[in-house]
Amino acid sequence: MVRIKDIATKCGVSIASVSKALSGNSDLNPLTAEHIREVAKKMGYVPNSSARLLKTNRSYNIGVLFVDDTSSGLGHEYFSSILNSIKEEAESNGYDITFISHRFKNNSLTFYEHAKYRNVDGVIIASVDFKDKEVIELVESEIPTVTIDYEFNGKTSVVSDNVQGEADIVEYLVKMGHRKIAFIKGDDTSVTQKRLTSFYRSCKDNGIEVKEEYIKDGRYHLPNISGVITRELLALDDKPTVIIYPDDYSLLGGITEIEKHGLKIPDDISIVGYDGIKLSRLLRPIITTYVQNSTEIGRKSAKKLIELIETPKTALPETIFVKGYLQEGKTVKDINK
Amino acid sequence: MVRIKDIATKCGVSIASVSKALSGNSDLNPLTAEHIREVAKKMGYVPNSSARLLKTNRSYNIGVLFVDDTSSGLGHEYFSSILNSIKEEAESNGYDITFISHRFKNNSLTFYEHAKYRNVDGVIIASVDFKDKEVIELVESEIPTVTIDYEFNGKTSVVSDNVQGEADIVEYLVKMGHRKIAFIKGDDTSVTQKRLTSFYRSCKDNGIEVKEEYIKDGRYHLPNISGVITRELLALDDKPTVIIYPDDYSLLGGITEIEKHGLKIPDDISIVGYDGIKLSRLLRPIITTYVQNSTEIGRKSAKKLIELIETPKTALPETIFVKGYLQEGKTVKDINK
DNA sequence: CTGAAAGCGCTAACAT
DNA sequence: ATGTTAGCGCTTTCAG
Repeated sequence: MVRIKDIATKCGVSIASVSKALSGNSDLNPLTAEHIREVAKKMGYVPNSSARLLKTNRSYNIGVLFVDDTSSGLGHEYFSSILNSIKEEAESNGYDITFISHRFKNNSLTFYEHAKYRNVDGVIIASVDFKDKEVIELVESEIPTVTIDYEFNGKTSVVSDNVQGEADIVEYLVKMGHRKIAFIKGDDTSVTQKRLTSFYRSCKDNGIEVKEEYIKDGRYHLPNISGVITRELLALDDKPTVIIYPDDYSLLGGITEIEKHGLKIPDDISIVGYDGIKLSRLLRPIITTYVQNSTEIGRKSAKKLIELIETPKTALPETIFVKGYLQEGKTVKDINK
Repeated sequence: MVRIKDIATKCGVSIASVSKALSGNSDLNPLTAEHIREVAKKMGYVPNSSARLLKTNRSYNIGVLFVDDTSSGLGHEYFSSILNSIKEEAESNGYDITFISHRFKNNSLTFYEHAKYRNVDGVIIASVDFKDKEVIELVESEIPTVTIDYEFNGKTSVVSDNVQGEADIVEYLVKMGHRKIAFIKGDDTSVTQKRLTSFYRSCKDNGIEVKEEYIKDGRYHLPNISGVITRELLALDDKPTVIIYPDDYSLLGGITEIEKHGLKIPDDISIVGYDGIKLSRLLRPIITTYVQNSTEIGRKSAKKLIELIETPKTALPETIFVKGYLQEGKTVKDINK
């Protein structure tokens, strides 16, 4: 390993001068500096981030907190896509990404402790139980954080605009002549709450009375559950003309069930998803769904966190809404005619 | 921030004693040690991994190298699943995960330099161009590495058993009475090479003469490309009875095209995928595909890398094959009858 | 313009 | 059983 000291010896200067030459921002003789840099390069010098951190208290490392639960976290296209864009944005700003988690070996650390242990400059939190004590501890700590799809009072967050999204869906359905709209909820989270509230409000705005039997408790990402609920909805005397699923993935369970009943989509019943997974455009019929802009969500989160880290004075906590758009597929029938 | 020194002061002992008490493996008075540990806990002490690293040269941090190319890397279910299991296995052994990449801000580092800069104890390499100079530099460096789905001579790798996989597919197709088998290649990589070679060999073993017009250059993960190729195959005078696609995702492009021709799967033509994405079980018909054991691949990679790191003397370089299995869906017709 | 020196938080060899 | 001390590689003040 080549150290600054080695370069200093080779160049016959002090280690301080080498450090200055390498960082660039000092009043060294430009020629000396250039020479030092050349030698450093020739010797294959790579700085040691840990040693640097010890002095500067900056790691240029961002922690990312995802749960590892089955079917959530990285298994979810929405989140793996967010992670990917966080990574890209961070890297292009000179930051690396380290996962924050509980750790098991000997000492298990809380999320906050883990973040301190790794000296991350900040943490992006996504896809976790936001009521978790440890998550709250982390958010309320001195470490800058950005939460995704959940707002903590006075903290920074980036959220997919679920209110607008659900409203857009209802608006579209109404335009297509639907008034019997079933809504399958996802797990009980704030995202689900927002979508549901927006659903109710949009229905009201359009003079639609929501039948309680059309509102069902479902789960995200579990096609089988959606299948069962779909069966219940199809068994109603007064069937809905359209079913809104909590996500595209669980919608697939609905399709299977609907086809089992010998019904045609969208002729016999219409369906709508949420997320806009890549597959929604590949399947036939193309799925009508609300496409969340996961790339933008990841990018904004990283950007905002870095701002929080680098200019804490001027960066004010805020909630950033990221809009998506309705993908008009072929799974909703126009029943006006 | 609470430092060892603070605890020492509080307890009226030396910092050495605190360090010893915390690490446990030393001949301290058990009572003193216990007391120190209690105080440390009460004070909210969290060790500083960077300071520790500086002394010990161990970071307990594993680098993971994925390319960021569109449609590859994390966007690929196969790889995000591998990443997830790497993460789990690593964490349960007390290691964290940091992404290795080029970095852009000021100084761009090679992969090897980046790994050194972050002091990772080892690197897992997946989904990259293995001919890349930088990748080779990293693999041939002093840093322990495990490559996924690519073997470097004398190095450790974990590979999905593509030879067996393709052979299993052919075997199954033959059993189902197929002899006109089309094969769409993925991008030109060693994985593709292995599958193709295995395909030829298996056909030969079964007395099947492979028509060159049945072998097509395709791409991984690009349904449109598969669609175009499917059209070409369907236009042949002597059509194949079954098409093997490079992956499940690109197979979907094939389905779309086939349906456009008014053909039924599997009655008019059979299709087979590769990967076994979750969706392959959700769609109707269920896709016949070779399911790669991505979880096991990730787990084994991490396990093996940690072995390489912790017991370099006894860990010998090897290629670990991970088998998958054929998922018999409903997209292959039995044409024996 | 350059260098000496202190010290970030920790471990471990070596004293006591 | 406990403490002293050196030093990991680096940055940064301060002195020259």
